Amino acid sequence: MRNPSVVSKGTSSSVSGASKITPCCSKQGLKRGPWTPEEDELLSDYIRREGEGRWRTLPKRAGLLRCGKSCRLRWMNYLRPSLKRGQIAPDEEDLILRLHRLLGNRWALIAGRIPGRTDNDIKNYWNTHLSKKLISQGIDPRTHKPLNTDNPNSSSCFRPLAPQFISNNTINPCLSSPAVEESCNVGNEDVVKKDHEYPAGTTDLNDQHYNWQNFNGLTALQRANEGNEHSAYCTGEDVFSSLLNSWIYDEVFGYNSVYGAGSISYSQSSGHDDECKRLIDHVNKCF
DNA sequence: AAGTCTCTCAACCGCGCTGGT
DNA sequence: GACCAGCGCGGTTGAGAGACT
Repeated sequence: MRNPSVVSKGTSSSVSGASKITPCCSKQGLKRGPWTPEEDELLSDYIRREGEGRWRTLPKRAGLLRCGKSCRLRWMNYLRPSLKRGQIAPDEEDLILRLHRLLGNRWALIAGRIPGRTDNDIKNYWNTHLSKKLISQGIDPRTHKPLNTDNPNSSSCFRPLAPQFISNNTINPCLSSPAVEESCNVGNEDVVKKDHEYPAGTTDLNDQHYNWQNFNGLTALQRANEGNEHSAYCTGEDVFSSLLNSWIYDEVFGYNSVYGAGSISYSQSSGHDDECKRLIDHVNKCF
C-alpha cells in the first residue's frame, strides 16, 4: 500500500511533463494513499444519498480531501455493495481463463462477465496466480497456446478473438480457432460499423498504440453486461452479449483439452453455427 | 528473535475515448 | 472540426503481510 500523503507540487504527473498534468490529481492539499474507515464512510454515505457519477465534483460535495479519480476507484474496487470479497472460486477462475482467451487483457470486459468482481480483482488474480499457473502447465498466458521455446516469435501471431470479429469484416487468418472463424465469418458480412479499423501491419493487440477497447461493439458489450441481458435481441449490445456467452460456453474452443476438465458444466448449445448466423443477422439489422 | 525474501492487492499514473460546446 | 472536461481503462508500483532462513 502506498503511504498516506498529501499531494504537493512536483508529483510524478507534474514532473513528467508540466503541459500534461491530470487536473484532478494536481491540486495541492489532496490526500493520497490508503483510505481510512472515516473516508470510506463519507464516500459510501454520499453515494448512497446522491448516487454515483460526477466524480470530479464529488469529493468536495462529500467533504473528502481526495481527487475524483481516487474516489471513483475506491468505490468501484472496494466499497460497492455488490462486490464479492474473498477467494476466486474455481468456476470463476475457469471463466476468467475462457474470457481472457477470447478478449485478451480486457480486464473490465472480463470483470463485466463475472458478478461481484472488479477489473482490478481480475487483473491482480491473473498476474499473481493464473499467468504463473499457465506457465507451470506449459501454456503461454498471453496466447493460451503451448509454450514453444524453439520459436519465441510464435506468439506474435496471436490475437484475441473479439477484435478480429468485431473490427474487421474479414476474419484474421491468424485466428487460433478455425471453428470460430468458420462459424462467424458468415458471408464476409459487416458485423458492426467499421469506426475503428484494425490497423494494417498491427501484429500484437497488446501493442499499446492500438487500443480497441472502445470499439463500438465492445463498449456496447460492456453496457450490455451491466444488466440488460434480460432483453435479448432488442439491441446490438444484447446480441454481442449473447454471442459472447455462446462463445464462452461452447465447446468450439476445445478448452477442456487445454486446461483439463472444467469444474463447471454448461449445457452445450446445439446448432452453434445457426445461432451465430442468427445473431449476426440481427446485428446487421440493428446497425 | 531477527533479518530477508516473496507474494498480494489497493492505489496511482498516464492515456485514450466520449460528449458537450 | 477543434477544444476541453470528465470518465474509464490497462499497466505499474510499493506497503504490508506472511513465509522462509
